[in-house]
Amino acid sequence: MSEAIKDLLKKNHMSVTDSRLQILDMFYHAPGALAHADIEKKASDKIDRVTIYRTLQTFEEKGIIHTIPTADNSVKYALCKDQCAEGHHHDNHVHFVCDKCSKTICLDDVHVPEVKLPKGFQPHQSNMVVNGFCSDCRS
Amino acid sequence: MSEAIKDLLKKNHMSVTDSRLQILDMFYHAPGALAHADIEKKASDKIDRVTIYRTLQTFEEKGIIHTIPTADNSVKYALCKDQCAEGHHHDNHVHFVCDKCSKTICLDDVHVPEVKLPKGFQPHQSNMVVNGFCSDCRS
DNA sequence: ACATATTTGCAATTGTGTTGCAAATTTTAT
DNA sequence: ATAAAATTTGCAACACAATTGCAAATATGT
Ligand SMILES: [Mn+2]
Ligand SMILES: [Mn+2]
Ligand SMILES: [Zn+2]
Ligand SMILES: [Zn+2]
Repeated sequence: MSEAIKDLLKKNHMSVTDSRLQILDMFYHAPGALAHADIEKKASDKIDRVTIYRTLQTFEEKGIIHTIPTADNSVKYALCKDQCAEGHHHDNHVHFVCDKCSKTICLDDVHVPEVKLPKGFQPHQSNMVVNGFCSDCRS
Repeated sequence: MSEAIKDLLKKNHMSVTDSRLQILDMFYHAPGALAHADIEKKASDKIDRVTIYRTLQTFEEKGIIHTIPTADNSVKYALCKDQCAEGHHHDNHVHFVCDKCSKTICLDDVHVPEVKLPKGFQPHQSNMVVNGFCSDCRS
């Protein structure tokens, strides 16, 4: 359990607990985004479902992880790479969901393009999700 | 209860029932997308929860309505304007969600832009949702 | 090491969506 | 118009996800 993870918690003024270390560690080693269920399964020493919910919520508020709005309305979470801060996310990248392996990936380098909206609409934030086959799954 | 609505059901080889007429009528007169709960509330003669679920599912399969993937992972539905057919949707437009009144609107004329994906990713479908203030709500 | 603050786990509760089945309604055939 | 067949509806039961209150456990600051 890396020291860097512990520091990240401290930097964000959070108590350092086993659950938080374990969950944060999962995110750092996961190949893609994680759902609540993924975390529940992977946890070695069992973490209570409720604790997982609360931990994810806290991480999200602190700007450590962000939610990914998938087309099938399942909730997934991934690490924020950018300068997200408490209460202010800046994850303006495209997300990719594989239709075969259903891995969900942050395309950190692909920015969500601007679109010209009809008169009167005032945009604040844009989300874009692309479905298809990931590099592992395309035939 | 318009005759046109009745015809739409017939054209899609569906039995004409009160629930379906009523729900379809709601969509035609709604200012934006509807959630399951909206329909349940608005229904004058009460329609059973289950019937609403099943009706929405059928309409979606028939290509009459499409789901909208919002950032808060709630499910909303709106009429398909284009040539959507049974099992094949072609709603490639941007959706707008107002952060103030939370009205959800199909921007039928705003196409989802293409993005260049990293090597190996094979896109099938893209979704884009823009949050902000709608024309009624911006100050 | 102790007092204080925070987090955790459990039980209970709420919310959302699904399924099986009998009754009601709609469609089709007579 | 009537009757038979096909479809849809409503209810009850269920499954699963998520939230809340609260006491016990753990972490933090001195
Ligand atoms: Mn992301
Ligand atoms: Mn739409
Ligand atoms: Zn894949
Ligand atoms: Zn608005």
